[in-house]
Order: sequence, then structure tokens, then C-alpha cells
Amino acid sequence: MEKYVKVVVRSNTIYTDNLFTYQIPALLIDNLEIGHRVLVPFGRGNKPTEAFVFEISDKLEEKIKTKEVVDILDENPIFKIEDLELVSWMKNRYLCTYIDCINLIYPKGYKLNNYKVVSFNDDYENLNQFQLQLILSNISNEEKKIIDEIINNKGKIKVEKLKNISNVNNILERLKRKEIIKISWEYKNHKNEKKICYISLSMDGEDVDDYILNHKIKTGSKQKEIINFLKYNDEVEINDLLELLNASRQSITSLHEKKLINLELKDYYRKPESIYTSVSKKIELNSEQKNAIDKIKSQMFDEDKKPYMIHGVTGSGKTEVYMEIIDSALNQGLDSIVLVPEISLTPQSISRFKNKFGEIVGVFHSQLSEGQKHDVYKAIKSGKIRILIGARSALFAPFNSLGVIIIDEFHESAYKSEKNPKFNAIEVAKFLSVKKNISLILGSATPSIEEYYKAKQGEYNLIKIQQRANNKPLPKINVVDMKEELNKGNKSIFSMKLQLEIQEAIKNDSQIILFLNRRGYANFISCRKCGYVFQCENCDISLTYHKGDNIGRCHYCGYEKEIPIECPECKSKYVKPFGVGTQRIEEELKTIFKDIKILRMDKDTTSKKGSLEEILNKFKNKEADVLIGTQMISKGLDFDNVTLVGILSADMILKFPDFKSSETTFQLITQVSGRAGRSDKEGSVILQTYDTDHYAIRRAINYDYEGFYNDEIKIRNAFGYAPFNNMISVVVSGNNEHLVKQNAKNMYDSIVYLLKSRGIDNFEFILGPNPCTIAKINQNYRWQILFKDDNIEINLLKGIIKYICITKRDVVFNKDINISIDINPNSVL
DNA sequence: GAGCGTAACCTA
DNA sequence: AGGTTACGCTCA
Repeated sequence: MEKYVKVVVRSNTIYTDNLFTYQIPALLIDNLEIGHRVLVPFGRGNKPTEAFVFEISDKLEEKIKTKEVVDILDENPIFKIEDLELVSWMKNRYLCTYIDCINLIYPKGYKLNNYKVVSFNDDYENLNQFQLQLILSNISNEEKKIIDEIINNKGKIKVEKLKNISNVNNILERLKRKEIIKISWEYKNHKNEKKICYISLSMDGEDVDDYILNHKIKTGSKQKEIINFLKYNDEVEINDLLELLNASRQSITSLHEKKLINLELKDYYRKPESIYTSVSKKIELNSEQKNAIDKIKSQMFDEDKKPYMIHGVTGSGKTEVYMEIIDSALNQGLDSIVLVPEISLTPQSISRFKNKFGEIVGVFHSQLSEGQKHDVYKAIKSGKIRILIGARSALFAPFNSLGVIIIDEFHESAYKSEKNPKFNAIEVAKFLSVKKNISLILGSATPSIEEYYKAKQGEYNLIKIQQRANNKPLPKINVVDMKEELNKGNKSIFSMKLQLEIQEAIKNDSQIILFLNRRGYANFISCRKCGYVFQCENCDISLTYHKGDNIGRCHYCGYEKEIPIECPECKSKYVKPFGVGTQRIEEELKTIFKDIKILRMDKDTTSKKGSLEEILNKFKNKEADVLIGTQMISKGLDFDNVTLVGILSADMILKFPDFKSSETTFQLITQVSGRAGRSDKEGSVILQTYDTDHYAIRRAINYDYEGFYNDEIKIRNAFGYAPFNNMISVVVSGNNEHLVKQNAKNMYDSIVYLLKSRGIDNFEFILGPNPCTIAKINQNYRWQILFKDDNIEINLLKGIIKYICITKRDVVFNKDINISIDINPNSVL
């Protein structure tokens, strides 16, 4: 009986983003399963291509000519049915390609390479020297060059390696016509599995000498040495042995051929090192924590359970709760995933998990090398890792019996991917939790408005923890009005109150955290006389001043420019940096407090691997009085000795032209404040702002989440923002400004045309096309159209966008135009 | 988007 | 004829 498979082919284009049908050859019929990775011929040249089996069927639905599957690439299917369902769901949800989604769950380290090789035609393969001379005498010099290359490479060479010879293609074509050579596709299936070879005697040490005598085996002196060494050492790593005895590989091969030794490959695990250490502290759980744990534990095996939302104040010991739940899951044989916003920022919590659970804790994030990722992947599959801590991509880890997913600080924007597939980790986790009956737990001190709204609608089990773990009060937040400060004649970045408290803290041997949400020295550089502002040459962004090198740097593309003394416009010498960044805070703090020791933590000081952990270690060991940082310091840091937190400019984020700016401000103030007074010493917070009346600031200083939520949800409702509407952003970009604008308008017209044909004639739910707020990034001009599902069903809207931007892409858009579709984006800049 | 075939254009 | 390049059409 004939059988067919429907596969997704690895080819990086939307034009081949559909299921292709291949026939299964009789040989493979019994073994081929859904989820297998197979090799298929693809395209005119039948290039060997990796493909993924989505369906198996007995007959062809339509009359199409099919090719045959060549081979199955792995013994077992690499994907389960649920994995494929997830892929299809994500593709539809985020309007991306199959391959984008497959890449997320694809075994790390696997790779199929394909390449073309030139070799002699069959008849020429067993040539003798005489025949070869005959061929060589019959061809041109150029042709000879290529033949020589083939001979030098043992009769076969990759076409790629001949690229430096001019006009290769034609010469090859000629040789092919003369039937001297053939060109064919080959492939290699890499699995990047690092194995270590162990060597041992194939028999008992006492029997070796007899065996050698009886079988009259000759062994060289080096070989004897090796055998003697192995008599006293059971199993040795081959490289160690070679080095130790200064032996050669040849001796080993020879011994192996004589069947005197066994060679065995064993898995090797590359472990990412962590230099951050912490002592485990015993915490007595309070009743709120216990209740949360009991509730989640008791429902672990219930079907149809809702996800949980833990809304616990900063320092309420959410991590303890997570660990108890994970422990309980572990005892039931269930594995856990803990998502953290950005893994490099949480060495503290990772070390706490490792202290409690030891070797079964794995860490996964994008900064690992491909090899390390692969090893983690394999360790999960083999059950060596039972708990995985990682960034959003850790969701796709191949656990066999996943029972718990925890999303810590779930309000963080890092859970929304910015690149394809532009998925939201919370949504994906919900999908998985329903599919696999997983306990999903979201935790935060400042839940996002969207999710909290859903919790109030009954989509979550809402669990509140209102007491800090050690029953310490939350630090008091004191507001300083910077307008008044200016009236009093204080032009410094530091209010008088903050200066006094810093002095006090230092006197008491306590530590201080200062927060400012901008790195660099100053946020723009301008001429005071003519108003000229230094701009990035590639982006529509003003350059940030970095004092050490006297350069302006673009924080979008990395462009750098030395800042001249003279204004390039009016030649005056009044070029000055304006605004404040962390660098400047550090500098001014040093002028006020002469002997102060300062650590700075922002993207500039933590870009090197391990530098973040180093800064945290230094601060923990009290090698500095003050830690200055951007929003990096708001996430999960836990230092006993910090009593004072200074928020230098609380309204900085408020001015962002984004509907989430109030929410972000509230969250940052709450989170940063939560770094103070976490242990025995009482903490306090100084919050400096020009806008003392804003509801986000007023609510934050009273730790009034409910109040803030009520204020904010009204505004969201009035303007039709999330959670009341979905928003779809389509950004059209390219290096030709006019073309980009034209294409964006084209797209708008096409969509309006389609909508009209469906009887819709109110287009208020479409905003644009407009140039993006940042109209140019990296020489790419950007236009945007925003859609809200106000007046229209979301799936109809998505269907139309998909039709125009994907199906009919080549009709509506020019070839060198990029289109980026984002469902509920983080920001619309 | 890659790979392939083909048309068109240049060179000696 | 030999060499080079630009373009358009698939992809099961």
C-alpha cells in the first residue's frame, strides 16, 4: 500500500512555508512516524533537505506528483504530537512560519549540512595511471586545474572549495558534458554530541600476558607500556592516557585491532560555570506562604485546574514558595521549569535553587554556547536535569513529565519575544499547561494590568501574600519634589534629603542602591547657542554622551562619534551634554562624597561575561558603599545590608510615549524600593520626581497596587487598550524612504479594499499608516500600521492581515521591503 | 531564499 | 565560442 507524509521543509522563506507531500518508500514505511526528522529531495536540483513529518496518510488528497522520502534522520521522532500542535498553534497565533516555531523546540546542536561535490564519473573511478594521463592530455589547462584539485582530494571535492578558480561553473559544466566528472549533492547530519573516549583492557589484567603469548601477538614497547598502565587503572580517558605516557594514537589503534583493549564513547557534559555563591538561609514559612503551597500542591493532579497567580509584596518569599512546590512535584516524579526575565540578572536565585536541589538543577539561556545548550537539552532528555531555570526559551525544553511551570516576575517585558516568532511566554505556557495538565504559576509583586484583569475575571486562582517573609515592614517611601528643590537653589541631581540619608547610611555601615533608568553620561548632546543636537547617522535617535571616551553613542545601532568642541552648525563652543545618565550620577556622587566606593551596574559595565556576577559579589562582600544601576537592579536582588534606596528620577519613564508607561513606572518604583530593608535593618526609600501628583507615583509610594490597578484599568478601558483590546502592529521597513511609505500605503489600501468587500466601512480601528516614533533604525526607514480589534473579530482581522502581508506579499509589497507583524507588542516605537 | 535555467550582453 | 551577469520561476 502506498503511504504519504506531509512535511515542513527547512527552507528559510515564507514562500515554502506550507506542508509538502512526499511518498514513503516501502523500506521506510514500518519505521516512519509523525514527528520524525526526515531527508527529502527539494527543489529543481533535488537538494537533500531536512524536513519534519506532520502527517501520515494513505492517499493523496489532490493530484500532485510526489517525490520520495530519502531517509529517516534519527532513530526516534524528535517531536511529540503535542510539540507539533504547539508549532501549529504558534504559527497561527503569531503569524509566523513553521520553521520559526520549529527552531524553538529543535534539538540544540543538531544540524544538517548540505553541499555539492565534484567527483569523477563512475567509469573513471578506477582509473589507472595511464588512463589518467590520457584524460589530462585531452583537456584545457583550466580544466586540468580542477581535475588536479579533485585528485589531490582523493577523487572528491566540495564545489565550494573551488570558488577561487575563475569561471568554475562553466568549466565544471564542460567537464560534465565530456562525462569526465559528475556533480552531486551530499549531506552530513551533525549532532554536536561531545563524546569522550575511554580505554580499558578487554580482559582481566592477569590474563593479558598469557593471551599475548598464546596468540603470538607482537607488541611494541609503547604498547606494552600502555597495557601495563591499564592493568592498574580500570578505565582511563584516552586523551589523558596519551598525554601521560606520551603515546601516539597509532599505538591505541594497533592494540584495538589486536583486540587487547576496549574503546568506549561516553557522553560528556559541558557545564556552564557560575561564580556566584550564596549561603542557604533557613526561612520559617509564614501562614500565607503555607496556604499558597498547600493549595497548589493539593491540586497538582486535578484536571482543568486554573493557572495560579501569586501576588506577593517584594520580599514576601515567593522563591521559597516556588521551591516547596517544585520539591513536592519532584517527589511525585514531575519536572519543573522556572522562567526568569533575564537569566544573567538572577545569579542569586539560581544559586539558591542549586543549594537546595543540587545537580538536578539546569540553567538555560541565550548566552550559553551551542555546545552547552545541547548538553543541557540532552541532560533534560535523559533525566539528569529535573528542574530548569531559564529565560523564556526554556519553555521549550524536552522534559518527559513536566508538572510545573513557574513564571517569576511575570510582569516583565522580557517574556514577550521581539524576534520571530514574536511569542508571549505567558500565552505559550498557558497553552502547554492545558495540553499537558501542568500547574502554571505566575508570580509578581506588581502584576501586569492585563493578567491581573484576567485574574479578576476568574481566569486565575489569585493567591495573595501581603506579609514580607520575616514580617519586616516594607520600606517607607519619601517623596522629594525636585521643583521645590530647584526653588531652594539646589541644582544638583541629588536632593538635600537624599544627600543627608546617604551620609547617614554610610555612617551606619549600611549600603545604598541608587536607581536611574538611563545609562551613559547624558541623554543628548546639544549646542546651547543654535540648538543643534547630535544625531546617529543610521538612526533617528539622538546620541547619548559617554564621558570616558568623549563619544556620543547610539543605543540602538551602536554607532559612535567623537564629540567636537565646536558646534558643527554654528561653530560656537557651547556644545554641552544635557540630561543625566548613570555615568554622571557616579561622577557627581564622587565629588560630593570624596571617599565613597561606588559600583555601577548597567549595560555598559556588564556586557562582559561574568562581569555582572563580579559586581554583585563585590557589593555583597561590602567592597562598595553604593550600587548605581539601571532597571537591571530592580530584578530580584537580595542584599541584607541595603537600607537606603534612591530613585533619582521617577518620572523619567512616565514621559515615554507609550500606553504602558504608567504601569512601568509603578512597577519600577515598587520593585526598586523592594531592594531596601530585606533583612534585620530597616529600610527607607527616597523618591525624587518633578511630577509628585501623578497617580502612578502616588499609588506606588503607598504600596497601593489595587488603587493603581483601579486607576489604570479605567484609562485602559476608555482608550480601548489592553486588556480590552488586542493590538496588532505591522511595521513596513526598508532603506528607500519613498518606497517604504508607498508600500505602507499600498498595504492600507489593500486591507481597506478587502474590508469593504466584507461590508465593513468604519476603519477607525486602523491607525496609520504613519512613520514609526523612531522613524529610522540602522538605515532602515520604518512605517507602521496599528490595528485594534475594536470593531472587528480578531480572527477575521488576523486573517486579512495574513492574506495581505503573507499570502499576497509579492503582489502588495516590493521585494526589498521588510514586514514585521507583532501581536500585542511590548512597545509601539 | 536558494538553486537552476535561460536570455542577454560583452569579448577576442 | 567563451565568459559574465541579470532575471524569473519553482519549490510536492
